[in-house]
Amino acid sequence: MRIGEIASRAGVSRDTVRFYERMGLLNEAAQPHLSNNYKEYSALALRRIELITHAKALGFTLREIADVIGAWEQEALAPGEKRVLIREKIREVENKAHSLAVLRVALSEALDKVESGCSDELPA
Amino acid sequence: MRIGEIASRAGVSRDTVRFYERMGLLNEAAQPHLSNNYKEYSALALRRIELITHAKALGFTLREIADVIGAWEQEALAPGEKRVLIREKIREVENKAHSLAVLRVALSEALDKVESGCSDELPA
DNA sequence: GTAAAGCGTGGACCATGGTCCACGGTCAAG
DNA sequence: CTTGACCGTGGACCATGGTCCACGCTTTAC
Repeated sequence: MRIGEIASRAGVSRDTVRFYERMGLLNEAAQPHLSNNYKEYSALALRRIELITHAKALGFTLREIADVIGAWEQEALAPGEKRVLIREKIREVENKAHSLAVLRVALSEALDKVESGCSDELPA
Repeated sequence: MRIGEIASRAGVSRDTVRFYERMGLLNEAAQPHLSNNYKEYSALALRRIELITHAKALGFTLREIADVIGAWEQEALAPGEKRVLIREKIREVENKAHSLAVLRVALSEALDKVESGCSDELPA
């Protein structure tokens, strides 16, 4: 799979793929194809980009994503440290779920107000 | 409540409060106190900033937040249009919930792998 | 074989979401 | 009545996450 294909499959631009690569988010998921110097992207790279897209949509920064992926690939971390790191990220995901719930309540309340004809104030 | 108090209560900087104000996110929630030209912030403004913080943490842009708030305050929108707008935002929140679920699964799988001793690949 | 489409590299540019700084006015303690 | 903490304004600056462009090479379609 070359850059054009992976980009359109992942729903991002070629430039974005190259940018993620420069940021170290794809690393060994994309190898240069020696004969013609076109890079070859694996299915892993595609899943990786989709993961990044999801994470980004939730307000995670590329730096945070890179930290998790980077820690993964370099064997510098003991399994115990990896467990700690993942659990930390899971906690963050749960915090986001909480924020999401707060927002949903605010929006639902706003909807109720509008439907009952009282449309003055946006609930917090 | 003046800017220093609202900023520290909301956990943001004074500059951030001023920035949000310039972006039209606080509008009539902060009035200039005429005597000394210090601005007076209401409890509504505080809740507003907290709402912005939550929304931002979930990847909503200030522009999106401003659109919802702005549509609210200007009485240009009929209740029907407001309903449409809110339901649209609720759909976005649900999409984010889906992304969150995807991420949670990826992280849980990663945790499983680490715990079973197979620590090579980050699942998508 | 020639043209169009695709690729890699490098660098300029851009929008978003702030942060920092300097200036001058204001308020509160001593 | 001065000193220090706070405020408003304006503008420069910054990091993040891209986007765009020009260049020259490759591959694919005709």
